[in-house]
Amino acid sequence: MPELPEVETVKNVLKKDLINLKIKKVNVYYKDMIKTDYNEFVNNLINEEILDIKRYGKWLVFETGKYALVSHLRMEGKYFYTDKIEPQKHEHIVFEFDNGKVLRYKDVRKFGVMYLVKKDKLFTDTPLVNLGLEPFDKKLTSSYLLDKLKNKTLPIKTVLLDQEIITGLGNIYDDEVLFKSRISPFRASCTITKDECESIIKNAKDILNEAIKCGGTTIRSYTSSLGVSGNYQDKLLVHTKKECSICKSPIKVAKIGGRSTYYCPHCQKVSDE
DNA sequence: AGTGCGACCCGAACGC
DNA sequence: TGCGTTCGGGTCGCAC
Repeated sequence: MPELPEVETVKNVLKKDLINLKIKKVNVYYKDMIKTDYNEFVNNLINEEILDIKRYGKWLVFETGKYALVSHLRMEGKYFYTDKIEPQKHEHIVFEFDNGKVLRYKDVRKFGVMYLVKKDKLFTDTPLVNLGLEPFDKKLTSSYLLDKLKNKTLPIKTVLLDQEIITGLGNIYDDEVLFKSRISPFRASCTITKDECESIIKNAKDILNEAIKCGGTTIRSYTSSLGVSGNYQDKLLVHTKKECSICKSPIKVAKIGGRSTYYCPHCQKVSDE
């Protein structure tokens, strides 16, 4: 499943291949994936050149002269840049270029979405409108985070998943960040202290940096699947684990906000004792 | 405004 | 063994 570090990697790899390519045809095999006007999506990109590719949170944005193509891979979305071939199973969108090659979007669960908007509408007419701060943004300070948390009764686990506050943390990294910060995922957000905000931010950066390193090692060549999982699974300390690596207590699993949440009840107490 | 939750998907994992 | 059920993952949109 592509997390922020993998989306970053996918973006960098796609940039090497796609910049300055002109789109000649857009084939859509699963219409519901397109969240803006379908006919515009299929027609407006023809003869547009890809000028840049950017990442905002977990979103990919392909910029052409006039348009911004916004793509979210959700859990299983992958891009393949290859010679033109028949679309394979689970491939829902294929972009054909003037060099005879194609960009194929594959998504087994059909959870991914795409939007096509005029470039100046990117931050007004797409889900990017309310995106919060990047984890590495200098503006992400303990004061900023504390201010966002102070009026919320939702569990800290849930609020860290809210992309309008920090963009890029998913369910897995959320658990890891709280474990390293020794904060219970059940804690009401308004009880989190400024020092704990500091800890959350530091650990989020550390964990994402490490994951970017791991994600970077998995890309073998541009012909292979882009966005394959890195080897960050090997580095997980709490998510999917059975035993706490620090105190050896059994790791517990709970549903918080509908999400599977792994935590150590000993290292991540709800309150001091 | 903040909160809660179903909808969107389907292969894998699970239960019987 | 085979069949039916549950689960998960991120985000949106709607109801309260």
